[in-house]
Amino acid sequence: MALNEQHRYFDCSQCLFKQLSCTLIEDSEFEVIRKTSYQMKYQKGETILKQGAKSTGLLYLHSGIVKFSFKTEDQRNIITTIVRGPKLLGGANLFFKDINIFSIVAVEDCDVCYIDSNALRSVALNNGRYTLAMFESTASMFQHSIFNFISLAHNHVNGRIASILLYLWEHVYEGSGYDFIISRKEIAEFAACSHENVINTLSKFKKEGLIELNGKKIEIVNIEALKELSKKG
Amino acid sequence: MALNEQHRYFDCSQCLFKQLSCTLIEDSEFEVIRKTSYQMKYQKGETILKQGAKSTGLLYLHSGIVKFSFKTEDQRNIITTIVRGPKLLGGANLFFKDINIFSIVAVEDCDVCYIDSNALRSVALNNGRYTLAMFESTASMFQHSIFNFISLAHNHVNGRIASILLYLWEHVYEGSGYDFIISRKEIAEFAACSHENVINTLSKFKKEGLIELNGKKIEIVNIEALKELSKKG
DNA sequence: ATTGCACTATGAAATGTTTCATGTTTTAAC
DNA sequence: GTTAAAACATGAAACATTTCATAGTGCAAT
Repeated sequence: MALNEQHRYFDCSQCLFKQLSCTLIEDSEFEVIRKTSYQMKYQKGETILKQGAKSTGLLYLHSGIVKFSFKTEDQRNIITTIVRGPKLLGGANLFFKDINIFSIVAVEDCDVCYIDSNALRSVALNNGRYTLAMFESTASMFQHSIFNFISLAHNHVNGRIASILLYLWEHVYEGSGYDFIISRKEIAEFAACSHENVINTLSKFKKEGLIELNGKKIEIVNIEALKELSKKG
Repeated sequence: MALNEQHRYFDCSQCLFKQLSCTLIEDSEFEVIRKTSYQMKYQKGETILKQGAKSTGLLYLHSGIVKFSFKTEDQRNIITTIVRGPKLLGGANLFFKDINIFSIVAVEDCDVCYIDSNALRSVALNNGRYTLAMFESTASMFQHSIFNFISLAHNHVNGRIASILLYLWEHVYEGSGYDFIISRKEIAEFAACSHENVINTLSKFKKEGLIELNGKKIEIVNIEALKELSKKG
């Protein structure tokens, strides 16, 4: 048994990435990818991939929540997006590039699988349909990011924070089993404003009955009003 | 001769897209794509693709300059990027989607070629290498956009306008044969600020010796100082 | 229990940005 | 040439945001 066949935390036959892949490629082709992959577990706060480090492949996030984090030259932290598994990470932001342009940090405990890009590439070269499917999945993530950034760039803080609360609730926390808990500092790094402004804005939203703050947990009370805010700026 | 074989403004044998494609696919395969394509000329100011309209393919911009423009629900115009030919447009922002999410408007006179996505797709399905090459090209455009948006979302107006001037100069106007002429209103829609703020900022940059304004033409005087500004915000 | 640390919170001052009012210049059309 | 429309420009007032100072809270390590 090869070294990388050891220490499998989770069962590859149940993997969604395998199931998705194998509607487009043969099981034998997927085996090429699986053999070179290896599994890891990360705890809340741990860095899974580091910005600037050499990238040898891409990442399948089985479960958990991660943030994409970017550090500017003057040491400011910027969160570009937050996603929850199961999801294939890489694609347009990391795929086929030598250097990671973002760090990926666990926001909740994560199960991940590292996929060697050479193995994936060798399969993709022989299968246009598979490559096309990954292309389309990447294009869809790209569109999502674009609209996220348009909201950030062209709205005021109220609208930006409303957008982020909605995004996090609808696409990350709702139905995930995790409580909707995220620090003001992280919202600030996501929304491109000071953490004081986040605190003020959340307090204001609470006074206006848009959200409820229970301990560290955020609850959306009036989702329609938040949507209005996120549109109008 | 088929209808779409008529009215060829420019010679397909000289087309860069063909030359690039044919290093990866057979000339006969490219002929499938060429046969379904048709050429158009657009003048400054004309809309080439309209946001919300049905998308039947993608666009090869032979020459000229275009802006990607997005209209929000409350009728604000936002420019997401400005590019010059030759460049394949579509990819992650339009490719394989039914509806155009942006308008594409000619900023200078343009020669374009409409490429039918079904034809391209049929070739791509049989050729993983070709699909992969387009994937990589799209991923690269995506990265560029992301950094553009990070600058917009996380910097102040000085830094944003400095970034935009640098981007436009280095990637669009420099060596293009076009004068670096763009209205304050367009910079404002690109930089996500009021046109008054653009006017003030450009005047300030001029006073500080960063740029020179000759008639409508913008000249970069101190590119290093602009780069500092774009980094520090 | 105490200490240190990170997060939350608030108000005031300083700064940055938009909006509004107004006027000038440029451009295109007749 | 005259005129109308668009773009450019400027200053002041209104508004939004950050920065700074200060302090309470919860949590983990000792």
